[in-house]
Amino acid sequence: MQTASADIETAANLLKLLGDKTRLGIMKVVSEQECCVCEFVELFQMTQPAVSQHLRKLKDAGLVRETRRGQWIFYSLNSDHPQFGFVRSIIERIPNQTYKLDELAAQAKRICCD
Amino acid sequence: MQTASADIETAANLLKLLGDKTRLGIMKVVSEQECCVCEFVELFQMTQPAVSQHLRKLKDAGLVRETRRGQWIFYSLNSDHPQFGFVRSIIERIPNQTYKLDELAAQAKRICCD
DNA sequence: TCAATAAATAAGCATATACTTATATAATGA
DNA sequence: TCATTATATAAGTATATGCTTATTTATTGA
Repeated sequence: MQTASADIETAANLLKLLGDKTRLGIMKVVSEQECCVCEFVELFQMTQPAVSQHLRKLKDAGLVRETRRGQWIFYSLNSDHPQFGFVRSIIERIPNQTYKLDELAAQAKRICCD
Repeated sequence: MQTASADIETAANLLKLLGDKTRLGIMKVVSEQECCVCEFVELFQMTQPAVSQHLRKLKDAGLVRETRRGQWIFYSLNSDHPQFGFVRSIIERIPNQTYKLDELAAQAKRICCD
Protein backbone atom coordinates (compact mmCIF):
# COMPACT_ATOMS: atom_id res chain seq x y z
CA MET A 1 0.00 0.00 0.00
CA GLN A 2 1.17 3.45 -0.85
CA THR A 3 1.82 5.98 1.87
CA ALA A 4 -0.25 9.14 2.01
CA SER A 5 2.78 11.25 1.17
CA ALA A 6 3.42 9.17 -1.94
CA ASP A 7 -0.19 9.84 -2.87
CA ILE A 8 0.17 13.56 -2.43
CA GLU A 9 3.24 13.47 -4.64
CA THR A 10 1.38 11.48 -7.25
CA ALA A 11 -1.41 14.04 -7.18
CA ALA A 12 1.06 16.92 -7.45
CA ASN A 13 2.69 15.30 -10.48
CA LEU A 14 -0.68 14.86 -12.14
CA LEU A 15 -1.59 18.48 -11.48
CA LYS A 16 1.75 19.64 -12.85
CA LEU A 17 1.08 17.70 -16.03
CA LEU A 18 -2.35 19.32 -16.36
CA GLY A 19 -0.90 22.69 -15.41
CA ASP A 20 -0.06 23.68 -18.94
CA LYS A 21 -2.70 25.28 -21.14
CA THR A 22 -1.89 23.18 -24.18
CA ARG A 23 -1.99 19.87 -22.31
CA LEU A 24 -5.08 20.91 -20.40
CA GLY A 25 -6.71 21.89 -23.69
CA ILE A 26 -5.76 18.54 -25.22
CA MET A 27 -7.25 16.70 -22.26
CA LYS A 28 -10.50 18.63 -22.51
CA VAL A 29 -10.73 18.09 -26.25
CA VAL A 30 -10.07 14.35 -26.09
CA SER A 31 -12.64 14.09 -23.32
CA GLU A 32 -15.12 15.26 -25.94
CA GLN A 33 -13.81 13.52 -29.06
CA GLU A 34 -10.90 11.55 -30.38
CA CYS A 35 -8.43 13.73 -32.26
CA CYS A 36 -5.32 13.25 -34.31
CA VAL A 37 -2.13 15.26 -34.08
CA CYS A 38 -2.76 17.47 -37.10
CA GLU A 39 -6.08 18.52 -35.59
CA PHE A 40 -4.37 19.65 -32.41
CA VAL A 41 -1.88 21.56 -34.54
CA GLU A 42 -4.81 23.46 -36.06
CA LEU A 43 -6.69 23.85 -32.78
CA PHE A 44 -3.80 25.24 -30.80
CA GLN A 45 -1.91 26.89 -33.65
CA MET A 46 1.31 25.21 -32.62
CA THR A 47 4.01 23.38 -34.55
CA GLN A 48 3.60 19.66 -34.97
CA PRO A 49 6.65 18.71 -32.87
CA ALA A 50 5.47 20.93 -30.01
CA VAL A 51 2.09 19.16 -30.03
CA SER A 52 3.74 15.74 -30.31
CA GLN A 53 5.89 16.43 -27.28
CA HIS A 54 2.90 17.39 -25.16
CA LEU A 55 1.06 14.29 -26.31
CA ARG A 56 4.03 12.17 -25.39
CA LYS A 57 4.00 13.47 -21.84
CA LEU A 58 0.30 12.75 -21.52
CA LYS A 59 0.79 9.30 -23.01
CA ASP A 60 3.79 8.49 -20.79
CA ALA A 61 1.64 9.38 -17.79
CA GLY A 62 -1.08 7.08 -19.09
CA LEU A 63 -3.60 9.89 -19.40
CA VAL A 64 -4.27 9.36 -23.09
CA ARG A 65 -4.30 6.41 -25.46
CA GLU A 66 -3.18 6.39 -29.05
CA THR A 67 -4.61 4.41 -31.93
CA ARG A 68 -3.24 4.45 -35.41
CA ARG A 69 -5.79 4.60 -38.22
CA GLY A 70 -3.99 4.56 -41.48
CA GLN A 71 -1.76 7.54 -41.71
CA TRP A 72 -3.19 9.20 -38.65
CA ILE A 73 -2.70 8.55 -34.97
CA PHE A 74 -5.75 9.33 -32.89
CA TYR A 75 -5.59 10.24 -29.26
CA SER A 76 -8.32 9.60 -26.72
CA LEU A 77 -8.82 9.87 -23.00
CA ASN A 78 -7.64 6.82 -21.05
CA SER A 79 -10.46 6.14 -18.62
CA ASP A 80 -8.48 3.25 -17.13
CA HIS A 81 -5.93 5.55 -15.55
CA PRO A 82 -5.68 4.78 -11.80
CA GLN A 83 -6.47 8.41 -10.99
CA PHE A 84 -9.11 8.81 -13.65
CA GLY A 85 -11.72 10.00 -11.17
CA PHE A 86 -9.43 12.76 -10.04
CA VAL A 87 -8.55 13.69 -13.61
CA ARG A 88 -12.18 13.70 -14.69
CA SER A 89 -13.20 15.91 -11.78
CA ILE A 90 -10.71 18.49 -13.05
CA ILE A 91 -11.52 18.17 -16.75
CA GLU A 92 -15.21 18.56 -15.97
CA ARG A 93 -14.61 22.05 -14.69
CA ILE A 94 -12.72 23.23 -17.75
CA PRO A 95 -14.75 25.22 -20.27
CA ASN A 96 -16.11 23.14 -23.11
CA GLN A 97 -14.02 23.08 -26.28
CA THR A 98 -16.49 21.52 -28.70
CA TYR A 99 -16.94 24.85 -30.43
CA LYS A 100 -13.31 24.62 -31.47
CA LEU A 101 -13.91 21.21 -32.99
CA ASP A 102 -16.98 22.63 -34.72
CA GLU A 103 -14.86 25.42 -36.17
CA LEU A 104 -12.42 22.84 -37.51
CA ALA A 105 -15.30 20.92 -39.06
CA ALA A 106 -16.63 24.13 -40.63
CA GLN A 107 -13.25 24.62 -42.27
CA ALA A 108 -13.35 21.00 -43.40
CA LYS A 109 -10.20 20.36 -41.40
CA ARG A 110 -11.42 17.46 -39.37
CA ILE A 111 -9.99 14.05 -40.07
CA CYS A 112 -12.45 11.27 -40.58
CA CYS A 113 -11.56 7.61 -41.14
CA ASP A 114 -14.83 5.99 -42.09
CA MET B 1 -16.74 38.62 -20.08
CA GLN B 2 -13.71 36.39 -20.31
CA THR B 3 -13.23 34.12 -23.30
CA ALA B 4 -13.19 30.39 -22.79
CA SER B 5 -9.55 30.21 -23.79
CA ALA B 6 -8.64 32.77 -21.14
CA ASP B 7 -10.47 30.57 -18.65
CA ILE B 8 -8.56 27.49 -19.68
CA GLU B 9 -5.33 29.40 -19.21
CA THR B 10 -6.44 30.55 -15.78
CA ALA B 11 -7.23 26.95 -14.87
CA ALA B 12 -3.87 25.76 -16.19
CA ASN B 13 -2.06 28.36 -14.11
CA LEU B 14 -3.94 27.30 -11.01
CA LEU B 15 -3.11 23.65 -11.65
CA LYS B 16 0.53 24.49 -12.20
CA LEU B 17 0.58 26.27 -8.87
CA LEU B 18 -0.94 23.23 -7.17
CA GLY B 19 1.35 20.92 -9.12
CA ASP B 20 4.12 20.98 -6.57
CA LYS B 21 4.04 18.58 -3.64
CA THR B 22 5.04 21.21 -1.10
CA ARG B 23 2.43 23.74 -2.22
CA LEU B 24 -0.22 21.05 -2.56
CA GLY B 25 0.64 19.88 0.94
CA ILE B 26 0.41 23.42 2.27
CA MET B 27 -2.99 23.86 0.64
CA LYS B 28 -4.28 20.63 2.15
CA VAL B 29 -2.94 21.49 5.59
CA VAL B 30 -4.40 25.01 5.63
CA SER B 31 -7.71 23.58 4.47
CA GLU B 32 -7.68 21.71 7.77
CA GLN B 33 -6.12 24.28 10.11
CA GLU B 34 -4.33 27.62 10.12
CA CYS B 35 -0.58 27.23 10.30
CA CYS B 36 2.42 29.46 10.64
CA VAL B 37 5.62 29.27 8.66
CA CYS B 38 7.70 27.52 11.31
CA GLU B 39 5.10 24.76 11.44
CA PHE B 40 5.40 24.18 7.71
CA VAL B 41 9.15 24.07 8.12
CA GLU B 42 8.68 21.20 10.59
CA LEU B 43 5.95 19.48 8.58
CA PHE B 44 7.80 19.42 5.30
CA GLN B 45 11.35 19.36 6.66
CA MET B 46 12.36 22.25 4.47
CA THR B 47 14.31 25.41 5.09
CA GLN B 48 12.38 28.50 6.14
CA PRO B 49 13.14 30.49 2.96
CA ALA B 50 12.03 27.61 0.76
CA VAL B 51 8.70 27.46 2.61
CA SER B 52 8.33 31.24 2.51
CA GLN B 53 8.81 31.28 -1.23
CA HIS B 54 6.10 28.68 -1.76
CA LEU B 55 3.77 30.61 0.52
CA ARG B 56 4.44 33.77 -1.41
CA LYS B 57 3.37 32.14 -4.65
CA LEU B 58 0.18 30.90 -3.07
CA LYS B 59 -0.47 34.30 -1.53
CA ASP B 60 0.25 36.16 -4.78
CA ALA B 61 -2.29 33.94 -6.49
CA GLY B 62 -4.79 34.73 -3.76
CA LEU B 63 -5.08 31.11 -2.67
CA VAL B 64 -4.08 31.74 0.93
CA ARG B 65 -4.44 34.59 3.39
CA GLU B 66 -1.92 35.65 5.99
CA THR B 67 -2.59 37.04 9.44
CA ARG B 68 0.07 38.18 11.81
CA ARG B 69 -0.38 37.18 15.44
CA GLY B 70 2.48 38.59 17.40
CA GLN B 71 5.68 37.15 16.15
CA TRP B 72 4.01 34.59 13.94
CA ILE B 73 2.30 34.87 10.61
CA PHE B 74 -0.51 32.40 10.15
CA TYR B 75 -1.68 31.18 6.79
CA SER B 76 -5.19 30.04 5.99
CA LEU B 77 -7.20 29.05 2.95
CA ASN B 78 -8.77 31.97 1.11
CA SER B 79 -12.32 30.83 0.43
CA ASP B 80 -13.02 34.07 -1.40
CA HIS B 81 -10.76 33.14 -4.29
CA PRO B 82 -12.74 33.41 -7.57
CA GLN B 83 -11.90 29.79 -8.40
CA PHE B 84 -12.36 28.50 -4.88
CA GLY B 85 -14.86 25.85 -5.95
CA PHE B 86 -12.35 24.44 -8.40
CA VAL B 87 -9.55 24.59 -5.85
CA ARG B 88 -11.66 22.94 -3.17
CA SER B 89 -12.69 20.14 -5.52
CA ILE B 90 -9.00 19.34 -5.96
CA ILE B 91 -7.99 19.71 -2.31
CA GLU B 92 -10.85 17.43 -1.28
CA ARG B 93 -9.27 14.57 -3.17
CA ILE B 94 -5.86 14.92 -1.56
CA PRO B 95 -5.16 12.56 1.34
CA ASN B 96 -5.84 14.08 4.74
CA GLN B 97 -2.84 15.59 6.50
CA THR B 98 -4.27 16.07 9.99
CA TYR B 99 -2.12 13.21 11.28
CA LYS B 100 0.90 15.35 10.49
CA LEU B 101 -0.50 18.20 12.53
CA ASP B 102 -1.22 15.72 15.33
CA GLU B 103 2.38 14.57 15.21
CA LEU B 104 3.53 18.17 15.55
CA ALA B 105 1.22 18.62 18.50
CA ALA B 106 2.57 15.44 20.11
CA GLN B 107 6.06 16.90 19.85
CA ALA B 108 4.71 20.14 21.37
CA LYS B 109 5.75 21.95 18.23
CA ARG B 110 2.45 23.55 17.41
CA ILE B 111 2.14 27.29 17.78
CA CYS B 112 -0.80 28.51 19.77
CA CYS B 113 -1.71 32.19 20.29
CA ASP B 114 -4.48 32.13 22.90
C1' DT C 1 17.61 49.19 24.57
C1' DC C 2 18.98 44.96 22.87
C1' DA C 3 19.28 39.88 22.18
C1' DA C 4 16.37 36.30 20.42
C1' DT C 5 12.97 34.55 17.38
C1' DA C 6 9.99 34.57 13.12
C1' DA C 7 9.54 35.58 8.61
C1' DA C 8 10.57 37.86 4.12
C1' DT C 9 13.60 39.02 0.63
C1' DA C 10 17.74 38.96 -2.36
C1' DA C 11 21.11 36.81 -5.14
C1' DG C 12 23.06 32.83 -7.12
C1' DC C 13 22.78 28.31 -9.18
C1' DA C 14 21.44 23.69 -11.00
C1' DT C 15 17.84 21.56 -13.21
C1' DA C 16 13.39 21.34 -15.61
C1' DT C 17 10.44 22.95 -19.11
C1' DA C 18 8.64 24.29 -23.56
C1' DC C 19 9.81 25.65 -27.43
C1' DT C 20 12.77 25.67 -32.03
C1' DT C 21 14.72 23.41 -36.41
C1' DA C 22 16.30 19.30 -38.54
C1' DT C 23 15.72 14.65 -39.36
C1' DA C 24 13.87 9.87 -39.05
C1' DT C 25 10.02 6.70 -39.43
C1' DA C 26 5.63 5.09 -41.12
C1' DA C 27 1.68 4.80 -44.17
C1' DT C 28 -0.60 5.99 -48.53
C1' DG C 29 -1.57 6.13 -53.27
C1' DA C 30 -0.20 7.14 -58.02
C1' DT D 1 8.85 2.21 -56.48
C1' DC D 2 8.63 6.72 -55.05
C1' DA D 3 6.68 11.25 -53.76
C1' DT D 4 3.56 12.86 -50.30
C1' DT D 5 1.62 13.23 -45.87
C1' DA D 6 1.51 12.30 -40.83
C1' DT D 7 3.95 11.72 -36.87
C1' DA D 8 7.88 10.97 -33.73
C1' DT D 9 12.32 11.92 -32.24
C1' DA D 10 16.73 14.39 -31.59
C1' DA D 11 19.43 18.23 -30.43
C1' DG D 12 19.86 22.89 -29.11
C1' DT D 13 18.33 26.97 -26.52
C1' DA D 14 15.99 30.48 -23.71
C1' DT D 15 13.38 30.86 -19.77
C1' DA D 16 11.17 29.16 -15.55
C1' DT D 17 11.50 26.84 -11.31
C1' DG D 18 12.95 25.47 -6.76
C1' DC D 19 16.33 25.30 -4.07
C1' DT D 20 20.63 27.37 -1.51
C1' DT D 21 23.00 30.89 1.66
C1' DA D 22 23.13 35.56 3.29
C1' DT D 23 20.75 39.40 4.82
C1' DT D 24 16.88 42.41 6.16
C1' DT D 25 12.69 43.40 8.62
C1' DA D 26 9.47 42.81 12.38
C1' DT D 27 8.06 41.47 16.98
C1' DT D 28 8.83 40.08 21.64
C1' DG D 29 10.46 40.16 26.25
C1' DA D 30 14.21 40.65 29.60
